[in-house]
Amino acid sequence: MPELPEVETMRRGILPIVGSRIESVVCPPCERKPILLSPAIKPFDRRLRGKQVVAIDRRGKRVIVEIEDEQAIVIEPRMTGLVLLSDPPTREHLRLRITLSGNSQQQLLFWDRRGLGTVRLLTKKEIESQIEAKLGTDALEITSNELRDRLGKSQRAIKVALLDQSAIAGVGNLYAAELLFRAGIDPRTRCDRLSGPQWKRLVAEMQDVLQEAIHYEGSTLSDGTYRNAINGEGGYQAHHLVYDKAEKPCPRCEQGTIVRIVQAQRSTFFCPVCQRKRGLHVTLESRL
DNA sequence: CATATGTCCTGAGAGC
DNA sequence: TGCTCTCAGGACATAT
Repeated sequence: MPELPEVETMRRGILPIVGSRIESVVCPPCERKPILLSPAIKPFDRRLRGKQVVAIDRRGKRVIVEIEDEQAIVIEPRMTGLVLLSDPPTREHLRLRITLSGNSQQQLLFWDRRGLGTVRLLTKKEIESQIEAKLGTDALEITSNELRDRLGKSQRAIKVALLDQSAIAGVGNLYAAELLFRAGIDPRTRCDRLSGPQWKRLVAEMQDVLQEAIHYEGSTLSDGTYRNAINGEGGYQAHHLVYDKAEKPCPRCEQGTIVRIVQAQRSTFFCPVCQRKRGLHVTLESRL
């Protein structure tokens, strides 16, 4: 489930294609439903042939491959999508192959087991209206004041609100659980009940956990799906504190047990003892 | 407007 | 062993 750290790892992994030119774009014969591609493969290919890759960016959980002439390929991996430079995990789920010419023969692949991901070719203007305008500030850039301005009056649970990409872009289910645990905040707490110091702590822990996860190249969960651009596993799963740890003892307070609850049809993991609605911030830190 | 729910998709794992 | 069923959760469409 690529979230910000995994998508940032993809971005960094495909930086070597900057400067290369696109030779062709094809949808490999795929027995499954064709990937959600826009526009269709023919105009997609025609508009890109001969064009140079000028930069690789990221916005929230999207990879943006900037192409000369004010175009960009926007890739949304969603649940199981991968952006690869080397051979994909399986042949049958390969959805798009972009052949590049440069000093060395290169290719950029989009592979997606479940096929929920999307690849779109947009102009700079379309990016402005369809991406920039719809997404909130990137989670690595946002300040606690801005997040509080955006969510502070919401009655939603903080865990649910953090997944709202129009408020803040990049946080998904896994890192929401991890950051709230670190911040000592009960995921069920309504946004409008969070104090100033709690917003501050939340954003600090969020950026900390995201940076740390980027350092380890993201999390490859037990299903093994997520890979970096050269098909290598991430390493951050070894550092998860609460995600998918139901019934396990709390790694911090020792009296608590991690529980799993469901919020907005998604699993939430937390420690009911040290993530209490009221405070405890100081005690928590001393135990870490 | 804010918030909640249904939908897409595949493969792993449970239960019989 | 092999079948059916449920579940996982990204983002968006639709409903309340």
